[in-house]
Amino acid sequence: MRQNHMTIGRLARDSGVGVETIRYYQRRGLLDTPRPDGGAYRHYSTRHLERLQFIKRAQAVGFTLDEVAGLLRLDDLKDRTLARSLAIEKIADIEARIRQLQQVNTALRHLVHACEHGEDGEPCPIIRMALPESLSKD
Amino acid sequence: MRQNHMTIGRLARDSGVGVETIRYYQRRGLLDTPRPDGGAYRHYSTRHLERLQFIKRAQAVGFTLDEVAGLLRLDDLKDRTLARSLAIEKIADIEARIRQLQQVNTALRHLVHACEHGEDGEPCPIIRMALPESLSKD
DNA sequence: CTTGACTCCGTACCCGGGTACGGAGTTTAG
DNA sequence: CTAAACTCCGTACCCGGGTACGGAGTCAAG
Repeated sequence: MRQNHMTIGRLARDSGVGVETIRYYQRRGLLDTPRPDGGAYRHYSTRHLERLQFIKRAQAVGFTLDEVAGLLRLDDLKDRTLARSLAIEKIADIEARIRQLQQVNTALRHLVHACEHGEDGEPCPIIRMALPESLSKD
Repeated sequence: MRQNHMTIGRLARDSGVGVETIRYYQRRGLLDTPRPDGGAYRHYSTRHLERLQFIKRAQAVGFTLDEVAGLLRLDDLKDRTLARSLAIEKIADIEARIRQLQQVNTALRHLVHACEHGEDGEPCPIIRMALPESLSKD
């Protein structure tokens, strides 16, 4: 059954984030603050829970809170066309991040390999010459 | 010719980090602070330059400054095995991140597709159901 | 030998992303 | 009806990773 009148504490437990963090997201505009209907406490719905879960996943893959806010705004937008083009931009971002991570990954694998096959006396190449130029991108 | 008596400013320019950042790394124990030999200014060598380059690259692949400090200490200890296992851990991290990003990417693509083919009145599904459960791994 | 760029050092501040604190009011179980 | 547990809200603080500021001393070119 839908828990459509959770208190903030319940929402926090169910979503795995702290109460203070929820309030913080509310201040950041990532989650709305429902007005209390009836009593003095606010009630949260599964919508809020889903949103929190989305925030956590998006963060886990490296979006900043501002970016997450942007993604969430897409949803609130009635303008499907705009939402779609923003989403497409995000897809491009993500693909770029993936490519960067893949380069880094390849470089680290090379280093581990070099370290394993080096002479035992010498300094480990992981540190000495560290990572190939392919990485020094800035 | 080896620039074995660079001033901090030179070192900063050559390494591409700010003077203040170098001093910050010194305070963090990532880089030693040579005593001034002769004059009142400290002189830096290519060793320092290499260390800075290493720090930057290590950061770029996702090591924190504390982890970098750890790697540098390992180097001083010649512990190849441990250095290697830290690197291997990082590889696993990176691969996990790549997989997550790919899932998010796929999900966003699906949503864009759904958005394109949905009814014009309804809310865009981009956030509604957001990302597949396959993502909620924590 | 002056002038301008640089160094040294301490301290303070910035941003992102929270976490903690504390007093007052609210709910609910016993 | 009371006590425990919770909510609300504001404000302050924390950490990582720097960045900025400012006064005093130093170096080197002209």
